[in-house]
Amino acid sequence: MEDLPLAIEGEGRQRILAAAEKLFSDKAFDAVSMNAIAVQAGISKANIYHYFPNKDALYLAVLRDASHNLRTLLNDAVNAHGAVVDVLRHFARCHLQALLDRPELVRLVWREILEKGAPRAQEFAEQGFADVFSALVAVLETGQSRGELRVDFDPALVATLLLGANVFFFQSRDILRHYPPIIFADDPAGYDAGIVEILLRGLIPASSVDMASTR
Amino acid sequence: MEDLPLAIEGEGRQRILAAAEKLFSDKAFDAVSMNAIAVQAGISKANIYHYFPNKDALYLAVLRDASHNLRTLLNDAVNAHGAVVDVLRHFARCHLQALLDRPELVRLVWREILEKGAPRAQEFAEQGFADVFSALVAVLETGQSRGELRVDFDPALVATLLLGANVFFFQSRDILRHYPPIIFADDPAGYDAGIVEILLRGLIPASSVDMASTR
DNA sequence: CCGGATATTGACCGATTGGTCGGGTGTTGC
DNA sequence: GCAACACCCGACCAATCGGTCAATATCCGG
Repeated sequence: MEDLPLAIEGEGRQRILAAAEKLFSDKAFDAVSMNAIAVQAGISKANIYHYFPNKDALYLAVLRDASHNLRTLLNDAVNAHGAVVDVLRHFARCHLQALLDRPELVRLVWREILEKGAPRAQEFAEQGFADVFSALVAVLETGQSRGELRVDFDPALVATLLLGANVFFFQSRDILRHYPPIIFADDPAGYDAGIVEILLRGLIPASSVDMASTR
Repeated sequence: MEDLPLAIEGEGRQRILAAAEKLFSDKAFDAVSMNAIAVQAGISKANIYHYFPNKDALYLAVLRDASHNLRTLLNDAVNAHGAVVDVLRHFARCHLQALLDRPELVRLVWREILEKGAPRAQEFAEQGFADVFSALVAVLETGQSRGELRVDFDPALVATLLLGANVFFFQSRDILRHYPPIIFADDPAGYDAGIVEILLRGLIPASSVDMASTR
């Protein structure tokens, strides 16, 4: 019988991975049963064990996959050129958009980071982290060496600030949404634009900043 | 027998709650068995059901407790007076310190926020959120009305930025630690000082800021 | 010293868990 | 035409899960 003439490749394996990714991104490791994965994938539970030796291995494969995809996704967001401030704007925008585009991946990887008991695959998560982090730091250093940015701040600190703003926005979006004075919960582009603007110009009025020189 | 002459109050219940809090803060709901909680509390599993009708109720009680404690803990960090910029510095510092002082509470509540499948008690979490958020917004608005801060930015946005910076630091600390260019992973006070300084003064050199007036 | 409430327990329950096993389907190479 | 192979499944397993229950142990007011 050929009920569903789907893809030709290692099709079964991929189906399992997709099903597992979906379930694992919604609920924690122990909350997802092998049976549920089998049902979601439309196959028998025993069949999963034809492709993966045990549940941990399956979870690890899912995580490895997600981590890799997320990594390339985020790295793609970095590429830009022009004035450093524009690169910064573009970076923030694309980074956040990447997070919002694939929330399952982000949740999957981020849960792994937060979990204390079992560091199943923190290495993966940290890789992607280091990637995007160092890219951002490089941008900031360029800005400093070109004189477009102050030189008296730590680029790593600013990178943390910017990344944190995006991750926090991603995580708290639902909460932010029904908190009245917040108008940007559904406007990630506007959010990042505002964030970057504040970062660049600061909160203190220019008039009261101690200035050493004028243009 | 009086093996362990512990506290006198509703002592049994408290023991269970403490044990459950510890375990639930380390691992997810389904990963913590009632048996494990009983062992941790040094009592029998059946005894738990004398105080709590079922596992969900116990988890909810733990969460309610943690949420309440965290809430008051964070609210205490808000109280300060003086120049707005100083209040801001103090706020950031105390807020982060509060997070780091009771990591179990934070992890417990934050996991609840992130979990998609079962919004068991998002209300609790959101309460504490709104508290600290509105307090911070109030501070910023005061600063704006006093002329100490720019008026052309959204206070809610800055509040998100600052809170996000602290939460992100809390969450990613382990990763940040073994990433070479980061020197502030073990210096939360220095981190916040740097963050606030950047927020206040901005990244762009004062000389190239478009200034409307001089002091 | 007693009697009723409160604590506490071991033994037990049905359901579900991760995982195994033997045997069934194709399809492919010889 | 048949052996070898990857693929797939129903049935089964011991262990553990959340939860129940009847039976004790402990306490405290009269």
